[in-house]
Amino acid sequence: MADESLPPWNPYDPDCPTRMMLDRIGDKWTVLVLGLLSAGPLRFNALRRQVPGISQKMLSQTLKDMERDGLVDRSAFATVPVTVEYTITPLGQSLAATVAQLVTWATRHADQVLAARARYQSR
Amino acid sequence: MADESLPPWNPYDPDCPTRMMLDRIGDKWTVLVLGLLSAGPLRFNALRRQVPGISQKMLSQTLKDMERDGLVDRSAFATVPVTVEYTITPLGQSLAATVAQLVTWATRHADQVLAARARYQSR
DNA sequence: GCCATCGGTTACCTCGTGGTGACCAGGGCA
DNA sequence: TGCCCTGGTCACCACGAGGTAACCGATGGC
Repeated sequence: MADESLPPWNPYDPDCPTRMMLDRIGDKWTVLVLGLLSAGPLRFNALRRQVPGISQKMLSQTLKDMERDGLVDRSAFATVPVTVEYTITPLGQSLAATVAQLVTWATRHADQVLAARARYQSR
Repeated sequence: MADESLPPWNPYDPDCPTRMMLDRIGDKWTVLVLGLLSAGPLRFNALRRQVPGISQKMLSQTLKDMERDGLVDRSAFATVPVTVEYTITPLGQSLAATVAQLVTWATRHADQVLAARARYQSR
């Protein structure tokens, strides 16, 4: 707690915001959903169709967690069959932008990582 | 596959570099170890003492994975009891820098997330 | 002789994440 | 009448990440 400018990695306790976010983006679906929603609002089943392999349960759970953390807004419309639209919040947008940098890093350095793996395997 | 400039989130298959890195930084210890090593080389047990709560097994496994991916270099010295030093690579440094941005985001927006959670709970 | 330290590996067990499939309501449609 | 659409929830199950503890071999100190 001596220096507040740039906290020296303290995610040892579960209260830590860093640990919290790493768990969030480390899960299987959040980043995928965030990426899709950052392009525009989508309904539940539209989202479901655009994320191949996701189950109803996991999409529902992921969206609930994201809504809870203020990353997306949920709005239900009393239409013919009830329609629910999910919209990304400014907070969610800023997270998406940050995650995008990680994605950029990954795509840019993927070859180096794969090369390292090949080197390691044939040692 | 039409646009290669900024791949549109394709981590549906395990080969995807993004999925690979998200899994890596989403695990419990890699980010912690990366943060410590980015400040300078450390020996196995020194690292172990500086990461509270980590077990010998997990530190060993984490370091092995990081070495495999070219994030750290391992050098053993035939000293009195064998000494092993772990050094971060330039690749590891660049990942650490990218992760640091995520950490910065988390610390900067933690209050907003916690506020959203409070709002959600008392709805 | 005994114990600690170095850096690990191994067996075993627990617990959480995520997958599968059934079920819910109401209305449109053949 | 029966089936599909909407957006979910719930019960059950499997797998893998991670924790715990024992053990390794060589050496130095008491």
